[in-house]
Amino acid sequence: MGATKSDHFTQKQNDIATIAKAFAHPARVAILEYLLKVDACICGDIVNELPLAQPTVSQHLKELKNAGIISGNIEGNAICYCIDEKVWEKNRKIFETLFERINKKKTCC
Amino acid sequence: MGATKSDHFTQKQNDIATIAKAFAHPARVAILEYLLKVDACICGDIVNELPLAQPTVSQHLKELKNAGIISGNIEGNAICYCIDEKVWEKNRKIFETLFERINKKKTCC
DNA sequence: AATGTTTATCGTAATATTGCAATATTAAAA
DNA sequence: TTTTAATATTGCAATATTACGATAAACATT
Repeated sequence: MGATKSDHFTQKQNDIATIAKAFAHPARVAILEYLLKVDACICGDIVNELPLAQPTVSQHLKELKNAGIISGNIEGNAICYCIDEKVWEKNRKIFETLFERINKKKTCC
Repeated sequence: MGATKSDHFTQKQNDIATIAKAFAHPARVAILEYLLKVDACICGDIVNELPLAQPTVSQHLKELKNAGIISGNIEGNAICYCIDEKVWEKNRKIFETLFERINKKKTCC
């Protein structure tokens, strides 16, 4: 096969997996770090920052957009991408909650 | 192609992507949530908990193990898996740092 | 209107991931 | 030692992801 059986898992589990998938490629991490760094919406110079061809970057941007993490505004003939702070905060909480669910009293291993 | 050009990105970016990839499948999230919940190292009943065949679960366990997130101890003829708290804590910090790097002063979008 | 710039989409190739049946391995139990 | 139970590995099919050249679409500029 190869198709994930997402219908057999909880909504929450699928949500976490989907967000994680958006972060699961160094190019997308690089895009997000760039957007975090420049502290302003930056357009197509993301392409110049990355060691990838323009269509590839466009594809990664699309995935981040589909995940809701970034949004794009038309600005002249360029497009201005930036992080959606609301979604970013939501995702931060989801991961924080997951990571904090650990129980410190070891029983074995 | 299809092969990630990981050599063109920073170590940190690749690290984040690798950790995220481990969380990027609902089955693996389900395994981790189960291990978090039972608060003890649980062995092969992970297979019974998941809607997947034994070899598939074994494969997901292997990926989590390769990512360093869990470790397996032989316990009789069963194997006891549990979360590596040190790695868990390290990963928690990595994501916390990433998520907190956001700058609240919006400039556009 | 013609041209240039920027970004998206299409088509396609290479590779990776997911899933499972069959089988191997390992160690306990009989 | 044979059997049984638990887990891993192999082999393979289906699907997804990554990457990019070619091209299209959108818009500004000339």
